[in-house]
Amino acid sequence: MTRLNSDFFRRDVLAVGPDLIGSILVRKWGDGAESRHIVTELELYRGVEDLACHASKGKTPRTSVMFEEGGLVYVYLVYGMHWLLNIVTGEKDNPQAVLIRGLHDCSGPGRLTKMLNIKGDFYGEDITASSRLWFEKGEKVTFEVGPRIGVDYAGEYWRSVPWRYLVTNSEALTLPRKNS
DNA sequence: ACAAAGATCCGT
DNA sequence: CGGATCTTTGTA
Repeated sequence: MTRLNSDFFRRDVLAVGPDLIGSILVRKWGDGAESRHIVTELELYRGVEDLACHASKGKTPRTSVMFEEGGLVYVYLVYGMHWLLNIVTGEKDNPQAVLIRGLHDCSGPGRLTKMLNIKGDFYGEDITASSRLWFEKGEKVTFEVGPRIGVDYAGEYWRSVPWRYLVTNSEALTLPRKNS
């Protein structure tokens, strides 16, 4: 297993995105058990100029972690009931993040956090050092790109930027076996 | 202090 | 297609 480290996440989100799709998200539970899930869908949010990015409204208590360096977890509650999981990328003071939208066995950003029991207590967690949540290098996958979901408020340009990555034929994916 | 809106999901 | 549900944020 190769755990993705801070050098990986401190790159520009446009470089991290294509490398993170197809990677393995690992959740370690309190009893020591681990569950592994292939990342099949994600979206990129990039900088204060990106009107779909929460950081475009400046640094607030909610978004402050996005202004830190890459590798930290940004979670927040939407619609009063769903926690969404993001990983901050890039350098400090250059707010960017990847939203995890789907796994091979669980589609939907709000559903997968429920399945993995990820809530507000993960805010600011260092994904490169955490003992309960991390990423590992995965197999190569092919993916399609398209506009991000649910950001119609962001204006003509930012709502149509193709920053949603979706694994092609993700139903056929299986977790890599040991020593493959 | 108040009102509005939201990177969603579920059932009809 | 509408309701759920509540935090965050802007405005006064």
